[in-house]
Amino acid sequence: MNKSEKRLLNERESAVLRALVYEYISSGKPVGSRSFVQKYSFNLSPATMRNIMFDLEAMGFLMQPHTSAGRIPTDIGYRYYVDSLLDTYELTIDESQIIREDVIRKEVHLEKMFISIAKMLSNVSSYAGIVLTPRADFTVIKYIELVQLDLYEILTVFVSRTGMILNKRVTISEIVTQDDLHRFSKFLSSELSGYSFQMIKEKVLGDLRVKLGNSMQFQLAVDIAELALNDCSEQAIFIEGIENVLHLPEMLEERRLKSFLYVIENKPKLSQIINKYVNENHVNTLIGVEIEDENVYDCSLITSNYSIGNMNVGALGVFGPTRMDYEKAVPLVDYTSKAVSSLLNRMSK
Amino acid sequence: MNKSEKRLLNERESAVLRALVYEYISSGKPVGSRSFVQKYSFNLSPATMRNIMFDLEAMGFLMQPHTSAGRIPTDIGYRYYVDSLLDTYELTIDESQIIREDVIRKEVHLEKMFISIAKMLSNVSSYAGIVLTPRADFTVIKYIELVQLDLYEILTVFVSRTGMILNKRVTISEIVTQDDLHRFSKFLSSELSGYSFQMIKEKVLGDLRVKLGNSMQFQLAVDIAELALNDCSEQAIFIEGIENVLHLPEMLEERRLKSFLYVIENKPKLSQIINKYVNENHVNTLIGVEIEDENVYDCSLITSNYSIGNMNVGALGVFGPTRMDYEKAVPLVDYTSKAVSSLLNRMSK
DNA sequence: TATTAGCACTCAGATAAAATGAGTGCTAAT
DNA sequence: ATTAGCACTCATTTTATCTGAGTGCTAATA
Repeated sequence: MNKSEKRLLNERESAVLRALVYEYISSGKPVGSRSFVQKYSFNLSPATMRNIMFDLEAMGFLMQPHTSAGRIPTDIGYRYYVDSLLDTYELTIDESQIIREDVIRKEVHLEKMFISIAKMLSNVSSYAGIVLTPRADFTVIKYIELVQLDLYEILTVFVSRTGMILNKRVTISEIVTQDDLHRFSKFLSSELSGYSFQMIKEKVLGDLRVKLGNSMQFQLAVDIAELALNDCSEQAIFIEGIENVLHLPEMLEERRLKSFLYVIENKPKLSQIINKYVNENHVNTLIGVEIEDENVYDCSLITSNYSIGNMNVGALGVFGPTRMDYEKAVPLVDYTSKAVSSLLNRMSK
Repeated sequence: MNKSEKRLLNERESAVLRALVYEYISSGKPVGSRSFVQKYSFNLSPATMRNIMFDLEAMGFLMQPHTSAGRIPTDIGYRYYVDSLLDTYELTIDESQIIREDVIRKEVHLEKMFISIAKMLSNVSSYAGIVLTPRADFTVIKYIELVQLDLYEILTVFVSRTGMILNKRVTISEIVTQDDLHRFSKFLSSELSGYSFQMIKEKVLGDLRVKLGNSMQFQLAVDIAELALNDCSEQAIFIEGIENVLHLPEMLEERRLKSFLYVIENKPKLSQIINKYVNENHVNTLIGVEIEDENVYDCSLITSNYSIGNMNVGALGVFGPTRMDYEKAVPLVDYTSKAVSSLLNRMSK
């Protein structure tokens, strides 16, 4: 048989790959044949294990840092592990307890809740925790209020069904009084409430203009709403617990540290990467090169979208080295995103 | 003469200390006598230099990492350097240009401005940049608006003279309509505008209650204002550019890294440290042990308050290792805080 | 045919010894 | 007061050696 040809692994090879990834994740050191067969009670001689490892290496799942070193998983190896070999890890009672409490306790103030969820993700996983707040586009408006800041400056306050508050300043060219603004607020609230930002931008405002015809009274109100909505899709990103990753021994390597900091410093880039997968409805793992950025080296990103209704509005996850405890991180991210979804849905009823 | 007695340094000793601190700041390596006398053209033999260094060490300004190593400044040495020996460094045209542009350009949105100032401080100094936003206590209110979030939940929006916006949620026990809230907003705005949070808390609200007597109409409005003002002194802190410090060679030392991250992770603690010096009207340098936290090791913090009127309302600065370019960092922080003060004063006219 | 024992070989990492060099303090002469 | 000279110190660098866990390959075995 041509060993370098990619094929599904047989049972024994699978078992070896699984155990090897597991061992490497916990020890961080290349895995050699002798100690490995012992520790994991394979009923095999080291020699046979070497043969198996050789095959796995030929197929691209393993590599050696140097000749005469043990093997470590390649990105492809991790990928296969995550896709095909991952045991379903049950979060411990404590862990799911922590998650639930963390999500529920901070319900009062959504922004703080997101930060604390990022912290929780980091604490439980011991990697960096990431939360992307809901994109405004799919946020459903409950209430709008306009506040005068200055002669030509107005603050628009959007209150979403979920209780998020979004401030946006707009500059207009006419002078209005706060009384006008109060009337506008009432008008806009009654007309726009129940619609998402996106729907309003795409349709509702247009309809409204038609309906108003050439009655001038509320034209300015519509203008203001339009201005405010224009660039309102900004999504905040919270990253917490980077110190967890900085303390890892592999971070002593210049290259890895650089790579990690590069991602952490480039928040917009990171949002962008995460948002590529906005339509996925399950946990998304990006392993090493799959992050598709030449500056990123040896990092993995695990994310999952959370949703309101059947709309994915935001995402959360963890970020760390490729040598990551996927077995734990994946269900953590999964569970958390579901908890957040369910909370948001309850709130937006 | 008793060498270990502290006394003012003579001219030559001063020159040596100044040059030595300067040399150590740039090289990061203990400074020895031979190369030092050459490089800085002291007309002295290395032996004499050693004598001088010995004296400076006896007086506590220098220390040796180990016998037979060169000298490095102690915290006390840095302190003396900063207090007495610092040349007035003129920011370059470019640098002050950057500062001014950075402060002015973002004027539109104060929160973003503060973040970008923190970034700028970091870029120019190459340490971490810190900004503490204005304390609400001394912020003068221009306008108040109340928005209904839920049956018993109200969002209060304070607009300050400087254009800062402060959101605060309060929970009340009576049901009110948005129309009520509009009337309340008008009432509160006219009664409270022009006063600072502190004045309102301490006096204005009380006076107002007296004035209202047992007219019930606006009692609830006053209640809401009181609730909102209650815990409204929170001051946001922005830290940017920590990667600049993480990349420094000394951060390879576990202990220093830990210490640095400890401060960065403890934002409330950091605010607290900075706020200890809220009454200072000049640049404040905290060197090493002066930070007075057992967990902080080998770090320096340079801050300066910025003010509105003659009230210090917030602070900004840089944070890095004790081996810091004080000569540049001090005027940078100074200049920036003045620029921010002047901007805020212009805005609050 | 799959497994294993045996063996020669590799190589990172640890340990030890030696050489280097930039530094010191001290003393005596200037 | 300054300096030359000298013996001494010690982190760092260099070099050599050793060790141990690893490998691949081959031939014997089940």
